[in-house]
Amino acid sequence: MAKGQLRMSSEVPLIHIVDDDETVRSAVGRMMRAAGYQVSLHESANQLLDSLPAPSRGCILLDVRMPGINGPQLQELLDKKGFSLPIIFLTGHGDIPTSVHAIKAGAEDFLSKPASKEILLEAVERALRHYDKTHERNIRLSEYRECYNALTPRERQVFAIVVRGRLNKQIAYELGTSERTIKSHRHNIMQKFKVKSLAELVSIAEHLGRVTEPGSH
Amino acid sequence: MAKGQLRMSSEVPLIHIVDDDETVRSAVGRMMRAAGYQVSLHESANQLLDSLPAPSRGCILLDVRMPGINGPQLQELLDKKGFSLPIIFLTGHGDIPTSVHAIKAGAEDFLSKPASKEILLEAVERALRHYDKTHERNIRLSEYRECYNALTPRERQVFAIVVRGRLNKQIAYELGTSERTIKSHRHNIMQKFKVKSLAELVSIAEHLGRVTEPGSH
DNA sequence: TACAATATTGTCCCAAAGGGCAATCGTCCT
DNA sequence: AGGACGATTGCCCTTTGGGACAATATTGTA
Repeated sequence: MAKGQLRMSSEVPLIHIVDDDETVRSAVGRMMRAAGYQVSLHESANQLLDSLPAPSRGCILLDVRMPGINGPQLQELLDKKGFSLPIIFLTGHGDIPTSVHAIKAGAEDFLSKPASKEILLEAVERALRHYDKTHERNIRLSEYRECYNALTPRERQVFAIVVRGRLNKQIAYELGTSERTIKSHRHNIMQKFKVKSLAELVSIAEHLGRVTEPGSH
Repeated sequence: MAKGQLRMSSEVPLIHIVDDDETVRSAVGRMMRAAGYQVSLHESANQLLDSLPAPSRGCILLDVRMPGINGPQLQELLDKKGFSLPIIFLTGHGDIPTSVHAIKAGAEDFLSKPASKEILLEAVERALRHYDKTHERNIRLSEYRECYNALTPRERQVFAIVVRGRLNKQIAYELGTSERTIKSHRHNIMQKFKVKSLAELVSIAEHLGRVTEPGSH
């Protein structure tokens, strides 16, 4: 009866556990369920990749050493696919270089097995907080990219110059066309991005820039 | 005679070495000098803090365990001071949690002693590349902050609203004053930031925002 | 070939921003 | 008391931007 839907960020988080050791999977799975989380078990990286879940609120508990694709490799693959759930590494025989690399690559944490219930749950909570913090931003960002992709080549040129604060007449000169034309493009750009002010457009450009340009770290 | 000055980014980098163990200091120092770097030795975190060098191109090779202020603590202090040279940790008895924490806090690398010459030099080169990548940005950022600090309280209020794309009349209404007044503030703001267009102002605000707001990682 | 998308430009009008000149008012410090 | 600084406001004029209405040219594709 109670069909009242909770807000996205209040839904029961889904914890993905990827580990080739059945003992670990079920033990960690139990721990997570006991803490009130939903759990999805995978015995290999490929199994997770095959059933790529819609990235709902949650995180991934990922073993480092596994047959086939290992943890860090999976991390890289998911990153390339733009699939961004926080990753917490769990490892039995971790070394410092591996942990350093994983964190640099954006992992949320890097824990040694066996990890105490407290440490594990704390890490998961941190990961969920991180998810909440970045989720909205990621949504917006992909929306912006969509809008940008809807621009025509000419509009992109104008866009790039507009957001640097040039006057219409200056842009017209740079592109070898008339001021009136720039006005027209500008109008279309504003419509496609669904904004009403230059300020909003510049803000979007800054966010897009950070993604388009190299060196986010 | 050859008074030809090299560009900033081409000057001989300065490597700061902070380690309480004299043996390590001199060994690493020799290694760095042999590689053509300038070296500055410090036997404690406090000694570095006292002689806070102008942050020229270089990096810090930092021991984790030291009497007094230890490595990670120094890292945090320098960060708070806004002193940003890339930090490479060197440790004899490092553990994974410490390395994870250091990297999350922005360390460039975390190496175990003794580190081979190759590994150390590679890390230093990476750190210098990182320095080059972020240096320009940091300079600009601190300039922006200076400008912002020069704003009066009222101007800051106006600034915050202007860069969200509001019209002068809207801002006037929000602040319970007249449009003409906002124009005046706006004029002063543009002058203090030395910009000629709203777009530039918004861009600056975005950069400042990322610093002012919590959660840069 | 005809339609659709893109790029271009014109005219007219109004709203908004920028800037000059000048003045008032309150607070804080010397 | 006088001065510095910040906040406020008015008037006036110019430059820009935004939008309506309308039209032409080019190009790729159905």
